[in-house]
Amino acid sequence: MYFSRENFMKLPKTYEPSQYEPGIYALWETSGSFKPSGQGEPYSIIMPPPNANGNLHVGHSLMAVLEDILVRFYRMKGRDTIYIPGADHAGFETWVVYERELQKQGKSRFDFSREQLYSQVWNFVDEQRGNMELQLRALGASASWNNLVFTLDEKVVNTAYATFKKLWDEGLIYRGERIVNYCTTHQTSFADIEVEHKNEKAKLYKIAYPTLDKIDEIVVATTRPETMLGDTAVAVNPNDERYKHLVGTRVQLPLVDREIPIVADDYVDAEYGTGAVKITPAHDPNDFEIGKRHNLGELQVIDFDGKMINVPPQYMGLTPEEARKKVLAALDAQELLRGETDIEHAVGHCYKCGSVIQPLVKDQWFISMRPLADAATEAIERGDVRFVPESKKKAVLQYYAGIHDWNLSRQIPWGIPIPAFQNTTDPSDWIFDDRVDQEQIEVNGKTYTREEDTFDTWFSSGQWPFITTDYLSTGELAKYYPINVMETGADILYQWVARMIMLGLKVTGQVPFKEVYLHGLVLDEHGQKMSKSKGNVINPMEAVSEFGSDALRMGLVAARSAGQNQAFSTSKVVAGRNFCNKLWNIARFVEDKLGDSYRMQPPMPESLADHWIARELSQASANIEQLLADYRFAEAAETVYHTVWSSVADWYVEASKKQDNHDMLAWVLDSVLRMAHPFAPFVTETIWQTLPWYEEGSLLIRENWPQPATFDELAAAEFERLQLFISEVRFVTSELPGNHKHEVQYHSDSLLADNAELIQHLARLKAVLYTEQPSGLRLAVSGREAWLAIDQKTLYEHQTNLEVRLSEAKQRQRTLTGRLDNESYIAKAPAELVEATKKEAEEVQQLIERLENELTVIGS
RNA sequence: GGGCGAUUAGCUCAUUUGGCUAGAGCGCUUCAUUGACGUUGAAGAGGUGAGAGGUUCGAAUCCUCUAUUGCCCACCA
Repeated sequence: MYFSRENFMKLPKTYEPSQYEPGIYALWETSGSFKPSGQGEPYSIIMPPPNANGNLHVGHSLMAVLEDILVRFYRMKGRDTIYIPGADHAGFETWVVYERELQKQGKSRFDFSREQLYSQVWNFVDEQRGNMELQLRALGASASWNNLVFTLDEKVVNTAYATFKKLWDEGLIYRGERIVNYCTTHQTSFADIEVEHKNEKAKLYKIAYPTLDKIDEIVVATTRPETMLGDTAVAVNPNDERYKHLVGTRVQLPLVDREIPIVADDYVDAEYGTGAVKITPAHDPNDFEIGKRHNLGELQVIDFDGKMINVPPQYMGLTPEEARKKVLAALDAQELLRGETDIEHAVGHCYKCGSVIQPLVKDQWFISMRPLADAATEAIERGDVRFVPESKKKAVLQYYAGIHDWNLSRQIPWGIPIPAFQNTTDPSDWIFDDRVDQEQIEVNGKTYTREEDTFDTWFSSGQWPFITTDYLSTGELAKYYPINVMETGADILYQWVARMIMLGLKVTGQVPFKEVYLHGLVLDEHGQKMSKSKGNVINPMEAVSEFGSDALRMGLVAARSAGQNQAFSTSKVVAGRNFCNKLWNIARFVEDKLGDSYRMQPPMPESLADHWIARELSQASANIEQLLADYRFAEAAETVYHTVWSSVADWYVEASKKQDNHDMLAWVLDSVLRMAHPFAPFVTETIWQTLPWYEEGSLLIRENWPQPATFDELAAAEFERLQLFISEVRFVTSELPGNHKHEVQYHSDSLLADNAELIQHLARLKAVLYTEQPSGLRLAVSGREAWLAIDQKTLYEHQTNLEVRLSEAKQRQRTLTGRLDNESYIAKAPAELVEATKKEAEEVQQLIERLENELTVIGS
């Protein structure tokens, strides 16, 4: 039996996580402990859905751990808590993987219908589904699995349709021919924020376009000479004196037999390049706009597969790169090149394959973002959403300020179909209809053909908070909307968080969450970004099996602050493992001491240590609560760590070996397990199962956060004085020559008299004795009536140590006196600070006197 | 081109309205040693807080500049 209540001491000295974790998780899950209690104020967190067919990476672990800490804590605080898990169909990501599979089979997407592809990918994902859910369980995520939502679940699809229709009806959806970001490798378009811009070196070529009479020429500058084949004009600034006479005339487009006009447009910067710009409306967003303004028409010369089309035969079917070389060579041959300049400019790349993004003209569905962004801006400025870290608030507002319309269309079968149909006889007539499984429908006697594109996955993900809580259908979980805190990665602030706020406001009239906590990336041990190609990826499941789930949790949370990319640290995971072992052994000690038949009684503090530990634990639990409210996870975990290790193990447990109080000991263990549970759920629950004072079936996960105990403040402070004294003895004896144990003699000191045995134990002394006339070294720092019994010779050898201490004290005294002599300080600093300085100055003065006195004794 | 962040102990990082002698984990030094724990205990060393200037009684913290570094945004051909 794992959870034997027989003598704990028979269990291994070392906590072995792998032996208990799966059983403990099963205990939680089968007991229904992850379900909301239905009582108390609702508290909800939604898990950002990990890829359904992938494995968890260490970033996911951080996410799950932070969320689970909050969920477990608020559950213990008595809130009606739910942690809703999710799984992502990961439209584009999964599609890329699947298309690779297809390629291996020598097939392509064009061999199948949308339905066929969809069901193939479904099966492909289904085979590998569940892995990540098991991994989340291994991390201890206390998620309500019954409420898991897959991003292609019916309710997600239906809500996406409904929202689309709502936006359509409000005139916020439009279909338009626009320049879109198109990856010719993946054959789909992207939203602006999905494009990765990289600064690249390039050449700016100057090309002469001759006037029709061949007498004059106009020189344009371009980085993409191949697109000249699709030029429909040359533009100049209307105020540019150099070209004024040419505006309205036509020039001969070299290489192709075509005349194009010279137009004037304010967009053109006369200072840049030659002041004349070739206009290719089909392949450049600015040119597209200029083309619209001047009715220039569009000539597409790069096809959606990335090959040249509509060009002279020698260029047909070439890639743009190949075409560029040929075009340049041809221009050179015709002596039309007028030089080249090295420049650096930003080039858009596909974030997945790195191909250069081609701006191409395509009919796509867009959302007008301005009204949505403005409403979101207003809500945020009103303070409806709190950002942690706060700097991200500014980032989101800036994003809203410069937002572009959102291209919703993706040419990927693995996604939610866009529910729109086009009149077969009137291409401008589009209607909304969700019968997307039919290629054609009849409405009012007219025939409509369906849109083949699917939604950008972020369109449905952006509605996640109200979908998962069934808010629109006022389901059972509707009370959990808005979500209390949206915890996610800072890297998807714009893609996800910003859009959830906009869509949440639009559809539900309120912000989808009250607080946002953003975590940074987990970098490798040396602060480098993890990537498969670098081979520096840390597998969280390996860490779990090597160190235990709790250890990974503690290690990930330590030394990490909101929004910062921070390195993974194995040494911190090791520290976490050691912490679990510490808890384990505290439990072994306490349970051994109390025996199997112990039944818990209300704790009554008796000794000074009892009062002190009661105060320590009360403070710690209050501190942790506040730190978690501020999302200061690392500090909260650190508080738990030090409370357990230092206060409980090093001081209280040690003290209890001489002054024991069974009820207090039981209460201390009990409290500390509760306190540590959100951070290290497995080991604390494992120990909980061995506690003899709870009935079989009691689960820590469902217990309350520890209540403060009553204690006497004066007694607690007395214990601190004792600690001070013990520390001094330890310090002084460590400086003395030889390794033998020493004896302390005290004179009139009731604190020492009452705790002699305890002091002897904690300071590793031979004896602590009352003496009429003590001799040896006065223990000057703690200022007690106590002496370390050492002979004259040892005392003499110790003299230099005392001198060092004296000089340190004098140094400190100078600092304090300097401060007090400063009139401005006295006048302007807060009174209590001045008071504290005075008090310390007095204490230092007394210490100096005692030390000087000691030195005089040695000298005599 | 614009914006944001980082720079603190050998390493990885904390330090929230400016105020105790700037902390933690790991590492390092010395010592201890067998019944809670060596995944241990005790003691200790180690920081001119990137650099310069300023504001202030007081600055790691606020301001200015510089350097190094990371990230995000960006349709000037």
